[in-house]
Amino acid sequence: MVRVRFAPSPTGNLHIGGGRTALFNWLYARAKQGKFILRIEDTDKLRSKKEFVDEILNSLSWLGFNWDEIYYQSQRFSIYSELAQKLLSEGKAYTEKSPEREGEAIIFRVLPQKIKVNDLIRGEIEFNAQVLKDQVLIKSDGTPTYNFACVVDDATTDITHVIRGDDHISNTPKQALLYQALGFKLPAFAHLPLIMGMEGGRLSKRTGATAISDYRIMGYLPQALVNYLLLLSWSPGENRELIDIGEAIKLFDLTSVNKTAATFDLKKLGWVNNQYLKNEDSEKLTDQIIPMLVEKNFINRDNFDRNYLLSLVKLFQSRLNLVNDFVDWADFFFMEEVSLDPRAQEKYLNQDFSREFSLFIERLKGLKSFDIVSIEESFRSLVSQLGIEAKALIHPVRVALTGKTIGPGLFEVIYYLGLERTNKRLKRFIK
RNA sequence: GACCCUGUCGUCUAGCCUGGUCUAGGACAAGAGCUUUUCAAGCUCUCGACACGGGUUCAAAUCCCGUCAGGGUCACCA
Repeated sequence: MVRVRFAPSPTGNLHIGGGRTALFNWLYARAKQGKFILRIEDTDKLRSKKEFVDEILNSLSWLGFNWDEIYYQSQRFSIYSELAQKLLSEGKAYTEKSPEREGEAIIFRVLPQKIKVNDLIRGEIEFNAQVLKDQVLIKSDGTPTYNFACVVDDATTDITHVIRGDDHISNTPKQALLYQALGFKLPAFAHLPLIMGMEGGRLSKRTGATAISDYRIMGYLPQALVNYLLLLSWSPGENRELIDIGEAIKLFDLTSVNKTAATFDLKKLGWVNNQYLKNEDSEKLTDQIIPMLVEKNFINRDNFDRNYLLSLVKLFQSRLNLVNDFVDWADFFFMEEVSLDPRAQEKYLNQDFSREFSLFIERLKGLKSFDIVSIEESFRSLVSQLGIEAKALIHPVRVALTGKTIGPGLFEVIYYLGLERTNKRLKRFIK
């Protein structure tokens, strides 16, 4: 059975690159009906933090990558020291005392040889052990080094495929030697290309947000982020860009993963997010938006009209690039006083519309039924009576009601604002 | 510097394995237009790439070699 693992170190948040590595591991496990194992690499006691473990677990859950087993390296120290002792007793390792440090380190003897590793994505990679130094297995303080703990864990938890970032290629020969010395079977390797920032080089905080949780907070949908990440080094074929995870599981294959490093493009992520947002269930989206509105004091947590809110969400849904956009774009529905964008006022409301606004209010008040169609009819007949173009009045009215030049169709806005608020907001501009 | 990985539109990619159907396809971005009630969406169009040089071959994006460029790794960090 296929057993893969994702092995983050809890010294920081789960970042985009880690999320992508997790994605390919999880996807492969699901595609092969295998197991996806999580291993927390917390051997560095100083830098590892419990809150980072929680953060990483939360981010993985948010992305939808459920794990079948979880291990903590900090709980496995006895296994590492036992196997290091074994290598010591077989003469494959030796101890060394450094003058600056207390205690003795256990060091692995690297013998000159050629090491060949087959990579599922890149094919055969050959290394010469001559360029390698002897490897520290157990540090003077008794903690294992990364490469040693990694090999011991992968081998003893029966990992069949090691899927990880490109940056680990140069660790692979060191690890292969350890597998050999320990008498363990070598797993299959697959090294994923790295994700780079727009300015070249690794994706870093300077080029934009790097943590998965940043994207959650900014208002990206997990499905969209996963879809985008998947596209970064794999293609479902047939010129498809959008693919849900279920279908991806059916089509995914490690050997078709690209070899080339990909640049993270926020614009395309935005497009993918918009595509998902358009098709997202409005009820779910509403659930997501409610806490944001509560935080802004736009609604009261325990007392608001959910159906009304749902209608507003539907009104804006196809326009959103980020979930959070709703809060900014629909603010006028929740505020007593509209905050006027000065540039909007300058553009469309820089002259006196007293007469037009008064006539419009009168017509609205006289409506038998205050519905979208009737509102539009009354507006159209008014502009034709005044002998002006519809848009000559639509823009001023929108700015007066919403404070913005952009937004949903005006008649829907009026309908959901209601007669009273429409009246009040237009009156402000009647002299 | 040494070792390793990688080079198709600005970006993500299809094509490469199994050479001809590739005057290289799609998507994002950019530009233009349609629609129109602004924005978003949608639709139409435009711009735009096989890193370079040598081979092999009747034929090369595709196979081989070299050059160059980019990236990664060289810790008692992970």
